[in-house]
Amino acid sequence: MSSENDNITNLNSENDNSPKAETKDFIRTIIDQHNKSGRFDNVVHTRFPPEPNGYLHIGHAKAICISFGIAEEYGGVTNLRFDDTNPTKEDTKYADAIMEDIKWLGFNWEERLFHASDYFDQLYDWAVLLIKKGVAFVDDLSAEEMREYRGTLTGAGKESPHRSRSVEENLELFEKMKNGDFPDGAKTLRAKIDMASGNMNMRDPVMYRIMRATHHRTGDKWCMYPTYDWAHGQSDSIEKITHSLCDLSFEDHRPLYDWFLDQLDVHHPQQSEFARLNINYTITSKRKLRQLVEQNFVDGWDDPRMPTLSGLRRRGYTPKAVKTFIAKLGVSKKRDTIADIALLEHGLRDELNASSERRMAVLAPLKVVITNYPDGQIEEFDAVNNPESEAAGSRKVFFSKEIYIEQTDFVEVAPNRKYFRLAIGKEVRLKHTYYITCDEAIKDDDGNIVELRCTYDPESKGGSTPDGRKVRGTLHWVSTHDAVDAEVRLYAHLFTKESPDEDDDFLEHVNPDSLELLTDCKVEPSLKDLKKGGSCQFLRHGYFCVDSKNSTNGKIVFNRSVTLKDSWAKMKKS
RNA sequence: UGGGGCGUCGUCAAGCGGUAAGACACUAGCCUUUGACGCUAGCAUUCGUAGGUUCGAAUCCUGCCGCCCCAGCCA
Repeated sequence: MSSENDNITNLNSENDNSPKAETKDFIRTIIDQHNKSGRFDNVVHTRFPPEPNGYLHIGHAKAICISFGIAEEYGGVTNLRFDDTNPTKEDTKYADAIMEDIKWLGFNWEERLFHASDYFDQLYDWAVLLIKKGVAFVDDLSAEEMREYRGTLTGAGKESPHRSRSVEENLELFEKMKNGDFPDGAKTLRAKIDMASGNMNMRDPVMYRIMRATHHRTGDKWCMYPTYDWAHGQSDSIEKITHSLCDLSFEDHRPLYDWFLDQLDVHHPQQSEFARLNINYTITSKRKLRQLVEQNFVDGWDDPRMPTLSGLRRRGYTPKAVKTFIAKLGVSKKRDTIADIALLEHGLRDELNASSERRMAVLAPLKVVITNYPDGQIEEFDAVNNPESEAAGSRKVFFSKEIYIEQTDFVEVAPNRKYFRLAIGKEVRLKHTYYITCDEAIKDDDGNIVELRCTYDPESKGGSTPDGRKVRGTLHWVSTHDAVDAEVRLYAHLFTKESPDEDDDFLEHVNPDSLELLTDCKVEPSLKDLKKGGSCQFLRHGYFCVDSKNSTNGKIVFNRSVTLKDSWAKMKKS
């Protein structure tokens, strides 16, 4: 055989695979190894196991992208399983919201919707089996006592005095627990493992606790419920999951899950743990997000400032931008990393730049009268919808003698040669139409500028002149005769501190200026046609979407999804 | 005097014994009817640290140092 052929083969395969192969994260590397060894017959079957006790946030999106995304990549499937082992905290409404969010991200569990509660009977039988094997026992210790017996991080615990009950007695007691013969909290079923283990999870963990609560799915069938630790691994096993992907906090639990699975001698998934997602200037803690909602720092779980998926959706984020962001971050085991929210914003800008039509909107209007423009004349101009996409076509905009420009686009005296906007005696271009020069600023009694008097150059029609003179500044504008009133909400980071999460008083770092409400905005008439949730770029401002909740036929409300980059603002600062 | 993890640019992150990818951010400039977009250039002589092995180490060995998680009948 010629070595030349071999070389060609190798080169080709390198060209095909090397970019991906070089950047494979540790989870994909493990899966590759399994596929090589045939451990799971080349099957990749994952699951996403949320507890239906709150809304999904961007941290969950990472877990979703990993579990659903990796399975997809390897031609496998993913189950959605609600780990509903604590009825006091869970509710169907959360389950519904969770499903909506996963679908929004573009993932599909098809017919594989499961619940840990589907397995309560099986779990009970297995618990009986462990009792019979002599590796589980009914304990009478109270919660406080159990804590004392558990020992400390550095010192071994003590065995419960009830640990040596006979199998028969345990069986009888456990049956009574199920039948409701004991009050809440009176007894527990515990695994008999090792009270001296360095791993706290192995110090005779609780498998069942008595808790009279109506379960959102099983109703009042049970008065005791399995703990997460007892239910989770077995649920994965029952579903024949091959790769259980979860966050680092479950690393310590893996030995326990393995222990249960070994005792039961059932299918053994491979659990791999990755670092959770943290992002600066926000928080990804369900508990803390709930506080923001309950203490009215925000408008609800879907407030556009929230890092929840429903909040991001309402803010105008796209599933693609969220997924791209997560993919760019990668997967690792580094725990204390904090991703830069600028990367998330960049992804959105990047996508919307290519896809959003441009419109003109004046957020803080200043009236301009063009003194040499004929009274009552209305001129029609073509305005390109998206310079990045010819297919987006163009629309008509209508120019008149009176228009609005942005208050921030005018100063009486230009501060320096780098200033391109309007000032007295300065000429600027009005996007798509004419050059105007400011002659005079009209002020009210308090000295506030209330109106500008300008003249236009008829030669500049369309935005350039025969003499070819350079006009650096281009302003957006809206004509007073057809301007549409709108409310615009500008959002900034929810927190003023990069890592608000690092201390307990995170509420002190809530940004008081995270929402700026502008109620007197004037926008292009074509904006009336934008549907709820629809996005566009406001020229020179950023990307905005029509608020899906508070917009009405009479009043359009826009949410700023993300600003445009602003090198002028940066220049002014320095 | 416990157990489990992690330490590569401001941030995230490749690299797996052959002489530090990429992205974001940042800086400088070009372009521009969005001070947007785009383009060009710059941005870790060094991989927590100290030794050792080697012709050669971020990659192997040893010792230190630092950070994080675990003591719910939460998940």
